Amino acid sequence: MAEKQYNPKHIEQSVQQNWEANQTFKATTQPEKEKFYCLSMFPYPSGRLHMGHVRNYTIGDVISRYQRMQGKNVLQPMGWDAFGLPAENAAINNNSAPAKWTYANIDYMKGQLKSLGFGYDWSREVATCKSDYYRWEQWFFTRLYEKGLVYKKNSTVNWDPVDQTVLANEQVIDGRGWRSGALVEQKEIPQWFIKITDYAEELLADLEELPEWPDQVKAMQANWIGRSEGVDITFDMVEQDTPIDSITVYTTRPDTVFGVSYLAVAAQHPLAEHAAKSNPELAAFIDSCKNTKVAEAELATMDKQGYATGFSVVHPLTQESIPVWVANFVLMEYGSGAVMSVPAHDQRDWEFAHQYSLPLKQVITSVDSKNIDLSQSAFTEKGELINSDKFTGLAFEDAFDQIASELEQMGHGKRKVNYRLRDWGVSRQRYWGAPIPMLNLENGESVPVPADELPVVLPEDVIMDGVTSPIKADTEWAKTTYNGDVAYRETDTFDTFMESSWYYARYTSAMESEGMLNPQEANYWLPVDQYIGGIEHAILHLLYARFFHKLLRDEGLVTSNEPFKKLLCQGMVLADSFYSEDESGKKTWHAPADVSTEKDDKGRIVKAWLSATNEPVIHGGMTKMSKSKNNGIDPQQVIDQYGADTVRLFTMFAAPPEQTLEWVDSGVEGANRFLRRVWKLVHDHLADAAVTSLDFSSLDNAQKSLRREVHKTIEKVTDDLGRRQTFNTAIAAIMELLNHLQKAPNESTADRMVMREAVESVVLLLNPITPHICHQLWQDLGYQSPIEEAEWPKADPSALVEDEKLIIVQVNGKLRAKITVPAQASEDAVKEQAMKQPNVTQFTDGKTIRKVIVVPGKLVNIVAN
RNA sequence: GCCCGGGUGGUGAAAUUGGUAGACACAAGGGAUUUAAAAUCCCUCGCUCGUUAGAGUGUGCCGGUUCAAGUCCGGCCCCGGGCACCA
Repeated sequence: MAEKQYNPKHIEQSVQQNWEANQTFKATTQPEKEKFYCLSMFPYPSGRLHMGHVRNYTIGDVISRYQRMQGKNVLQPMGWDAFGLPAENAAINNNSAPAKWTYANIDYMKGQLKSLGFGYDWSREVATCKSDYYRWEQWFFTRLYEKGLVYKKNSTVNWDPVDQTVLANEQVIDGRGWRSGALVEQKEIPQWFIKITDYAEELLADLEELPEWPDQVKAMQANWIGRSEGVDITFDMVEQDTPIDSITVYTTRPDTVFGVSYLAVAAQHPLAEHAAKSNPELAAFIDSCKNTKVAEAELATMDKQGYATGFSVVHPLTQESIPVWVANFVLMEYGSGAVMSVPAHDQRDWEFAHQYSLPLKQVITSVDSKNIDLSQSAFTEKGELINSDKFTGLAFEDAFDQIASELEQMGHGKRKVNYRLRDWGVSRQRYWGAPIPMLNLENGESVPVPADELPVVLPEDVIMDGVTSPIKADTEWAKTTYNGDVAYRETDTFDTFMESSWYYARYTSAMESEGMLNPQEANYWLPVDQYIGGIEHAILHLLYARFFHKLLRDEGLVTSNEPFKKLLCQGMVLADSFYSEDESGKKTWHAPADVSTEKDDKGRIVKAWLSATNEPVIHGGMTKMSKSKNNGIDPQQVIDQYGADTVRLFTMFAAPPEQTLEWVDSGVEGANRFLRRVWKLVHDHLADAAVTSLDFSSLDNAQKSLRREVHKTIEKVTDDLGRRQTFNTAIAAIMELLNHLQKAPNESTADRMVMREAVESVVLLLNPITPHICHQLWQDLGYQSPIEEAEWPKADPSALVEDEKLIIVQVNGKLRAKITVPAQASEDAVKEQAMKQPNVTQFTDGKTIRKVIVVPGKLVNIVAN
């Protein structure tokens, strides 16, 4: 029954029931149809959906529904990235177990996703914390081990010396453990690594196979992989009584080798440790190097400090003696843990040399005789060699080549392609993750858990004390046997990026119990045609998933090279933030819902106070919705107030998908107002005399022009949703059309025929964005089959024909007149008419016309002076 | 620090291939309707000058290319994202 008023609550509930009852979004293999796999990044089940999720999933749903209306066989699945640190924290706070908390969150959030009307195939739902998911990950890891792609080595972690536990970067606050407050140290512990560097070249090269990825993301990945060509140079030790004979460094600038004034090694370098034995001050310095966080940004911005080891090396080309320093910015894990320093031609080395009064030797000069002032900064450009023995005078390329060859002949160098990319450390010392399926034997060896003993199940009924992982605390858990001997299970768990690296493939075979994937299903649906997620995943998640896909391929499980054909990275969601400050300057952030504001006549917030207490608060501006700023807007409240369609419409309209989106209540109201107008337009039309046929052969000019608007809008919305993915402009175009339709007459039969076609088009065009109201209106328009089965409208070329064109007339590039000309007017006729305009002659009289530029159908520019 | 984005009215934005800067919306102001309110409808809305017509000016800053620059090029400033154990 058609209702008079737009009642979203009622409509949305009944439409969602209809979808559920008809299993509208269940996807099955249909070889005769073109498939479209649309995937949004699955959420971490944190408790409630946040606006970022709503935005992400609305984009995915709009694309899915649009593609479905294009006649494609669409798969849109959903699941849960269910392992991770927050569950452990919540468990400690709530005195509960991470599993229980996680499952309750999944339950609640699933309901929220349904209330937003997303067309998911829930029969394929996946939760990564369930053993029927992670068992295949464990199996796959053992396969990788057998292929030699997995190894164990020592690696640095943040260590809390009081709690005796490893900390995540997030748990280190101002250099201290979040719980204990102890100064955090760096500590080396054995961890498992996967050889992603074996695939570095392919991961880099295959970016070329991704024309539908944003250039920005590809650039970030390419930089992350960081391929460089350089030379390993070996410097022999001068001293004899050291644990090592030589130090090898990697450089991309062998042309500057004559400018080396010292070598710098990491604090953990064997030479540094050896030197520290007889030098307490150096030992103290090395010790102090442990007090940094394991994060690149930290290393790059901290004060550069060093200490001389007292040892020296021999320069292979000059035979000079070169001192060796320990420096806090050199990492043992990168390359060989040592670098050569050329203060004249590297800015960091220049600063270090100045700080410690180390010598500086210029060996490169500018080719365009630019002024080089080495007292101000290093000269880092490539140029011509000077002070470089027989290589003096060479340019970069030749110098690189000849110096590399010379060093290679001497046995002191080797050309090398290097990658910035490091192997993927997958060990985490936390509980809530998939157990790493390895066994430690009494003889010190490690072996994979045999396939028939998988999965290694993580116990879910545990108590968290906040310090030690329950499976580490329970000494019995790890005990097992291997070939009859005592063995101990690995108690570390996988990095959660492991689970998110292959979930997109598991959706295609969610029910498969005999293997990781069902190759037939996987290869029907894969690759994902459209992937949508936050830009914050541009490097790590997307690189690991690409890597995993290649591993799956090499295991024979999939045939494609890349997992995601097209990628869209949506921007963040912002909201107003408010805080108050106490005497010590400590800020307390208040939820926007608790704050009342007063605005000036320009709409800017000039006053804000807590609604409950009238206590004044400070407006902190629009910032990313976050826990720390307490400025999250709960989607549920907005859905309850306005309905899911309004939330979806506002989210898609307020900003283009890649940009940040500012959450503004009045904007939400505007979106709701628009839907009420759509509802009214359709029902007003239905209240008029019925339209029995559509015949557009004898329309008057006004009707023709309105019909042209309709078909131009179809054309634009199709392009905006399909090719451009600018959902905001698609909605703007529909709004513009609606403004025209509201003013259109409904007197004659022809008027109503045009209107009928128009309202049907509006309902179809809006359907991907606001599916509930459109489902209902489509039914109200008299259609028996649901709009989910309707076809996308096509623009009628004959309706698009224009009789006249608007031409812009400029004089010297400035707009002076607008003229209307017949569509088939000749260039000369247009030119002539343009020159006659009074407002044009006013600016051309008395001047010489130098040139007239005509852009057909658009513009005339008269150049006169 | 390194890598990647972004900067246009009071605000979110639009301008798709170098061709009318500000579509569409929000806010604000004015009016209609109403006993009143809500809702709805109409008008104004970059800045300066001008009654209008119109003129000048304007896309973070400085400079350049072009008949024409928000768009291309060079230099700078500011803001945001990522930086490997948050996901």
